Amino acid sequence: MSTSPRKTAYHHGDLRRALVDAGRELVRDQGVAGLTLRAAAARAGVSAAAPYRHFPDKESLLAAVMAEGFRELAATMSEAEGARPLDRMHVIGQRYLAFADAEPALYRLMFGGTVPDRAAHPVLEAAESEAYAIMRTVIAEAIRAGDVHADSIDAVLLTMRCVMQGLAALIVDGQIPRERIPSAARAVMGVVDQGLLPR
Amino acid sequence: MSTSPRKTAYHHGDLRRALVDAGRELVRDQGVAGLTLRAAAARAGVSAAAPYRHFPDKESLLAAVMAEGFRELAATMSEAEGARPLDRMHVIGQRYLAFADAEPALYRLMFGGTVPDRAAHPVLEAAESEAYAIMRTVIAEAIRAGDVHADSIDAVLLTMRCVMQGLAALIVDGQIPRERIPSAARAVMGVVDQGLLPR
DNA sequence: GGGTAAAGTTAACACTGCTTACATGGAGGG
DNA sequence: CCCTCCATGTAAGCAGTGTTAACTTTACCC
Repeated sequence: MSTSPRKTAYHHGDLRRALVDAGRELVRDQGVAGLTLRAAAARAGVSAAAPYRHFPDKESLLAAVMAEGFRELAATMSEAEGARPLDRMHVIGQRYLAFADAEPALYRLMFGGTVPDRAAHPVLEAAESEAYAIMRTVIAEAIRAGDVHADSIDAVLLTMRCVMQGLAALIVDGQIPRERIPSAARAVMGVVDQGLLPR
Repeated sequence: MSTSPRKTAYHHGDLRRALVDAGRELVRDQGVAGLTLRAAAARAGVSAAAPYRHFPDKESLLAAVMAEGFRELAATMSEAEGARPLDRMHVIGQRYLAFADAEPALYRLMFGGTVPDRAAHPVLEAAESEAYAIMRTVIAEAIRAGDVHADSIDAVLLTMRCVMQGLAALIVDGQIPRERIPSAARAVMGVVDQGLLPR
C-alpha cells in the first residue's frame, strides 16, 4: 500500500491523513477558528508537536483541509447528470449550493481568505482549478449544443462562479432559510437564464 | 455639539469614535485578525482596558466597525446617478465593487461571518438593511419604468446581491487583476442583462 | 467650591496558541 | 542481532488576547 508519497505504516499508521480528517471535523463542529494544531493533534490522538513531522506550520494543515474540500466539491460536481448540457449546469449549481449548505464552515475556510497566498500550496491550487475546469467543460458543451448563447465561455464561467458564490455566501450566512434554498436558487437561475432586459 | 447620544468632551474627546476609526485602520492594514482590542486602544492612544467603557466586549467593537462599513457602502450607492433606473443599477454595482476593491479586508469583515449573530447588534442590522433598501428602490423603479422585466422585485434583488457578492469575492481574493475589474464586471452584467438562453 | 460619577490607568489573571529543543521508541536494513 | 533513522513524546518558551478589579483623574452639577 505505497500509494501515498512516502508514508508507510509507522507508529500511527497515517498521521497526516488523520490530521486532515481531524481538521475537517473541527472546522465542521467549531468553525474555522476551532481548527487549531493542538486540537487536531488531540483528536488524532497524538501530542501537540507531532503534526510538525507532517506539516511545516499551521497554514499548511489549513491548506490540506481546504484542498480536501475542493476535491470533494469537484467530485460532487463531476457527478452531475442531465439530458442537456444546460440541465447539467443547473445540477452543478445545485450540488455547489448543497455543498455550501452541508459544510458552511468548510466553505468559509475555502473561500474566506484564511490562507492568504494559495500559490504557496500547489496541491490546493490544483484541486481548486480542477473544480473550475468542470464548470468550464459543461459551459463549453452548452454553448456548442446551442443551449446557451454567449460571446465567450469565460464570461459565462465568471457569471456562473459569481452567482453561485453569491448564493452560497447568503446560505452560509444563514440569510436564506434552509427550506427556501431551492426556491431562491430557482429564482436567481431563472433571472440569469432569461436575462433582465425585456425581450 | 451634543449630536452624539451622551458623549461630550471628556478626557479623550470621543474615544468611541476614535476606537472605531482605529479598528477600521487596523482591518485595512493588517486584515481582520489584526483588529484586536489592545491594538485599537493603542492606536487611539489609550490603555488596553479603556475600550470597555464604550464596548461591552470585542464583538461589539467589531460590529461597530462593520456598521460603519455598511453606512459608507450605502452612502456611496445612494449617490449613484444615471439617466434611467437600469443605468443607476449598473452604477450601484460599480460602486459596490469599487468599495470591495478599495477596502477588501473591511469587506471580508462585513461579509465573512466574523460576527455570528448580527441580530445582537441592532445598529449593524439597520445599516445593513439600509444598503439593501437602496438596491430595492432602484430595482422597483427599473421595473416600473419598463427597463427590466421581472416577475418579482425580490428575485431581482436576490440576483443582484448574488452577482455583486460573487464578483466582490473574486476581487477581494485577488483572483481578478485590478485593471480587469471593469471589463469583468461588464461581462457579467452583460450576461445577466441579456440572459443565457438564446432568444 | 465640593461631591459624584463617568472615563481612563495600572496591574494582573487565565487562557490559548504556535513553535522548538531534546529525549525516546520502534521498525527496517545490513 | 544490532544499528540507524524516522516518527512520536515531553517539556518548555514565548507571545498574545480578552477580560476584570481596584485605583485615579477630571468634567460637570448643585
